[in-house]
Amino acid sequence: MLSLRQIEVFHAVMVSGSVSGAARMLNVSQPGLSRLIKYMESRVGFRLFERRAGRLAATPEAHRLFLEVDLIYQRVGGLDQSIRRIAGGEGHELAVGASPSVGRSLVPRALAELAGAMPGVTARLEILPMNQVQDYLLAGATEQVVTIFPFEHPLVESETIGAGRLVCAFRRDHPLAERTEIGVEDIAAHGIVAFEPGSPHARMIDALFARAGVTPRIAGKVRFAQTACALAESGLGVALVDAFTVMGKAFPDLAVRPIAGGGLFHVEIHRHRHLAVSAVASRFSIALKEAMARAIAETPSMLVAP
Amino acid sequence: MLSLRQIEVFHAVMVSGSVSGAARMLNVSQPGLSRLIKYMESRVGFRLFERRAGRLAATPEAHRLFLEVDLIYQRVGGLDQSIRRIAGGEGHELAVGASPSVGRSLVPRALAELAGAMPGVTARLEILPMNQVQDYLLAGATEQVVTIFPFEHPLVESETIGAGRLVCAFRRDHPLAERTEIGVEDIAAHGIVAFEPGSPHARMIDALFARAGVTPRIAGKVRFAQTACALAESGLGVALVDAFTVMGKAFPDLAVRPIAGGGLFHVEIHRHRHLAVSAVASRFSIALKEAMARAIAETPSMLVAP
DNA sequence: TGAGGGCAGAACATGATGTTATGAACCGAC
DNA sequence: GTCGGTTCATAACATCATGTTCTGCCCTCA
Repeated sequence: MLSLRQIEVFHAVMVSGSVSGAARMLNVSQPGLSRLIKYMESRVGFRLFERRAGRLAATPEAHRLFLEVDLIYQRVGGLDQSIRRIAGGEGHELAVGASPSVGRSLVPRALAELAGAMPGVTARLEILPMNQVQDYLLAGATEQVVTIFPFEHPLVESETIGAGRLVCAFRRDHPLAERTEIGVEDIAAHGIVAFEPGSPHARMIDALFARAGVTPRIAGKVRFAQTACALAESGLGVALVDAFTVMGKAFPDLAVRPIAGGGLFHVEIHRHRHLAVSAVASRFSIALKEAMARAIAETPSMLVAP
Repeated sequence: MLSLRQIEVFHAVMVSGSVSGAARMLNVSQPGLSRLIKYMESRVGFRLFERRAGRLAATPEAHRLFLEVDLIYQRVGGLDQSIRRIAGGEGHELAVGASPSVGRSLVPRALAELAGAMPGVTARLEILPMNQVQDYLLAGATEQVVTIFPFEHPLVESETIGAGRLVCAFRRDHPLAERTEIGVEDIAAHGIVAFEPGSPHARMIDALFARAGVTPRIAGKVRFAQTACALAESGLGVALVDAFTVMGKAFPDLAVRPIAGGGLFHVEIHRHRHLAVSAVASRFSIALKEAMARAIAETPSMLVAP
């Protein structure tokens, strides 16, 4: 089998018309190429060049071979471009899954940051309900999934990148708005927006009140933290949600306060244990950690470093 | 630029799914491939594989690269086949020019021999009048031209591969048929078939009679030796031609005898000095020399080795 | 927990490729 | 014809990629 070097040198000799010319083209010395061509001729089994009138003359066989070699040479040249495009993430589709709260706050921020760093990347963001996380990860539909609840599976490996506290949110004209830190008893005095049983938020809130030995009044019941905040925004009561749901200016009419003794929602990145991560996905992890760090700097009372 | 070896190894690792498997496929040891892959990763600028669960897992980037690499790999594999085809002369068109007499005797025999040795070769035979030999050679229309007359040109190099004597041919019932060797005077007594002035045959015959101080009777006049023989065959007189024209069973009704003191027609192969000869053309030269040798063995009295 | 397989590092051998120095053949100019 | 310039080939040596063996670590699986 011919080596790429042989193909390259043969190509250069054919194009330049002489060994010396090829040596100049390739920035190497001439004797090496003479030897390589000679060796190549012994490999292919026929003469490629004849020394005529003090120069090289390509045989008709060499001309036929050149037609084939040129195609390979072009392709290999194109390969370099492909490598650059792949390295730059160009044309790469990064599929990220996320649970609703981080999927509307932290993850979009990280994706925006990533888009700036790697302009060729196309991002696809899937907001996943809890019960779909496993399917997406195991089927490889998304390279990674970001959640604020733990997820255990032998084929999934997880990394915690930070946490958000359990916070309560209510209208700015709510009586609790005067307090800076709020305890369980304060909340119990008002009606809360509860979650469907079994959801991470429900479990977190149940545990909170169970520890305090208090039973709150249920003013409303929802599936998503977003909806809970929407209810609170319309004055229905106090929403108890993770800090990510109310990050930034998502609900400008709500006042948000940490809950004393409230638990933590851990932000985790989950990946398939047996599938390699793309460079783009690695870059996304970094961006996500940076977004987390910036968010902590903005509201240190609500968020916690890993 | 990636080397073909790197492409080959990467391909094998992707196909076999492990470095060890690739090493077995390529019949080399595993550590070398590990090192090569590592080096390759530093060249392309992104990770190709990750060690996961004790094995290698290809990154999405590696999968994208594989699509390109596979094409090159296939092409290079095809190159080997092309080389074999070119080496076998398959699809090669060998264009040979020849002056009329050898073009109807020696050259067809050589081409037939060549066709047996290199079945894929297509032969093209052009019978050339003297004044077209130069044009065909210099324009590269035929790689080589075989003549029985000398040809001088600074851009043409010639090789003599044998010679044929000047012979005379007449009907088997002709009075001369009793003689085994025939002299100039014998011929002059009968009418001869002459050639147009300036042709090699005319010059040769003129010189013959001039040396002997004899003027023959002209019974007919022709351009080609073939025509001269045709006249002789119909009883018009004695044809004086080169030995090649009457080789084999071309004119079964003619008796052929060498002429004492007759000159030699030298068979020469002419090639462009600056164009390389194909392997097929080289093989043809050999076949032509063999055909010449066989012809000498058949009729040693008429033909001469170089 | 131990056996087996797969990967990676170290140390060394070898072959491909590159270098310089030199000579032979050829061309074109004089 | 001779001379200078160009081209290719060879020799001797340097260097780097590639291959080898030995070994250790890590993972999986029974």
